[in-house]
Amino acid sequence: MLAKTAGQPPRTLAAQLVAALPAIAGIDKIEIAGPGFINFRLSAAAHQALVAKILSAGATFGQSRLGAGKKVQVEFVSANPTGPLHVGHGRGAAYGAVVADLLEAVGYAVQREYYVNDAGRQMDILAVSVWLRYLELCGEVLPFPSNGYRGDYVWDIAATLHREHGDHYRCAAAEVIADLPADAQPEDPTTGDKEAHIDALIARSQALLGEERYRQVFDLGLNTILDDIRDDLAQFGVNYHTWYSERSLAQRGAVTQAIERLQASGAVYEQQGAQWFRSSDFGDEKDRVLVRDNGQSTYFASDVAYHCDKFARGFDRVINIWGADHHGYIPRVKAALQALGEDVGKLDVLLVQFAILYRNAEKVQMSTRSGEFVTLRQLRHEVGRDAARFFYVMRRSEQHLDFDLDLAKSQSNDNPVYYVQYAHARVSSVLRQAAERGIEITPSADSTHLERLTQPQEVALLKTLDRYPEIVESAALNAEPHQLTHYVRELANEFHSYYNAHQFLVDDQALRDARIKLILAVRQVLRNGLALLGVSAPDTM
RNA sequence: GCGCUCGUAGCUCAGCAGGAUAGAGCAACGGCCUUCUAAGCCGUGGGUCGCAGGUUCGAGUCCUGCCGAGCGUGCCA
Repeated sequence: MLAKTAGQPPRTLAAQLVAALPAIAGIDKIEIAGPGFINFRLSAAAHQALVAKILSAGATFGQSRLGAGKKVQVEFVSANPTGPLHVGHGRGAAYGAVVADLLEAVGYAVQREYYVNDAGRQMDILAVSVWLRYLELCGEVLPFPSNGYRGDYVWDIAATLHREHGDHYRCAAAEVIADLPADAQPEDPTTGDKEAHIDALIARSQALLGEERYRQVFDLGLNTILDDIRDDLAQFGVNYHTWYSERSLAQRGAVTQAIERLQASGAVYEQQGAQWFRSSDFGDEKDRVLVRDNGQSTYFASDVAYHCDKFARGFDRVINIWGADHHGYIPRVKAALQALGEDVGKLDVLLVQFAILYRNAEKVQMSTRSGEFVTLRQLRHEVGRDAARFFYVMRRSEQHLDFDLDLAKSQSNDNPVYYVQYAHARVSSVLRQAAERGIEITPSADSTHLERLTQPQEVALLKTLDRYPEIVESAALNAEPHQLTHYVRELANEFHSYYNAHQFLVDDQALRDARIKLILAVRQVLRNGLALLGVSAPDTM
């Protein structure tokens, strides 16, 4: 690297550098290789001392203060509460959770947040869907809008409403459907306008039910689904500090305020009755609507308000984890923040590509509108939490993920989750075996006897263990959990090789102690790594 | 059309703030259980890093063009 500035061939330069270096403790020898690489060979003692360090650090080994306590917010999943989470959301959940945990491990003060889109048209459509199903349960006969939510969960919510409140929300079908613009028919979409139809249906529902009853139906749908999402994520090992309500934003005038701030900055103009934000002045492809001509503010307006609020809360960094299908949305959000004079550099939007499920080597077809999709809950029940968490973050997040259900379920060496967990369980098994044989184990966290670790497998393990903290650091800073999954697999692999090559419970007590300490260190690092990944580390399998 | 992402072994993927003979798992083939769980290990074969240029002492990694795949491109969220 220096060769250019020094104006000398790399090898010559390397030789000069090496000659100028003083002796360093812990370094055995320094040699020049290839086109000018300087290799520092660590002394065996330096590696061996690591085992003692890992054992005394325990669960904290691998952590650092790199983040210096800076406040970081990680917002992830944030799926609309219009239905249960599906497998696509699952990847964002697993990815976000690990990124947050990694950042925490390297010393950031992390705040995990779920943005709840509890306002807006999609939620109204849900409310209407619930109400229509309820009316059907009441015995009314009426068509279901092509744009409505058709999942079974809608029936469930409607059933609750019917069970607990009887006919309290009932209206005659004729009143509901009178004079509505035609819905689009599935066979021929040109027969009507499904958007106009559903909008009219929403307005009709609100008119017939009145504000209070409409709100009750709406909230029942919202809360039922939100509870389900909360419960689902908790069981997936994904927990939040804050569930941030979009509705609360509007209620306290934050949306209006954000629009006013943009107006004050001169980046807003009116055209055909709508308020437009001049985002193209800030690198976006085109300008965006903040307030529609019907007076309703857009989702984008809420999002500007939400991001203003994030910045006002004083985070040093704000991380959004979005589905890759939203990537076109990034420029306009950044544009708004820029127009408002915020430091856009604080915001990172990380994208997660969809996961494609495979069963029997065939793609599992999914379609949201028909309500036919595999839910996260179904996936968890099918393959288990550990496999789901591990598989989701096994690949780079911006890479499409082929999720092989059969592999995730298989209890074989093909399955990387079991492979790593098995290594952990094997260490525990050795300890149990020792206890059975009456071998006393003194897991002192010092370096006694560690000089006996000289086998190739032992040296390899020591080197790999040594890399753990930098892997955690790199995975955290680059938001790349897959680095960790690769690492734990490699560590497990080296342990299995060691296991097959050498006995640990040997008669030579000093050697035995040294080996036990080493495998205890391996177990500790596996445990720490798996913990960061949200995967359990079982003692038996 | 434009924008973003991606193209590495038969398959799934690492490697990408440029650096040593390009790695892993699966699949294929051949071995290893009287010994701490064989959910394991050891070995063999397998690659013009999409194509073409460029920058550089050096390119899978950076730049440009092309080809191919996905996504986005609403007064939807």
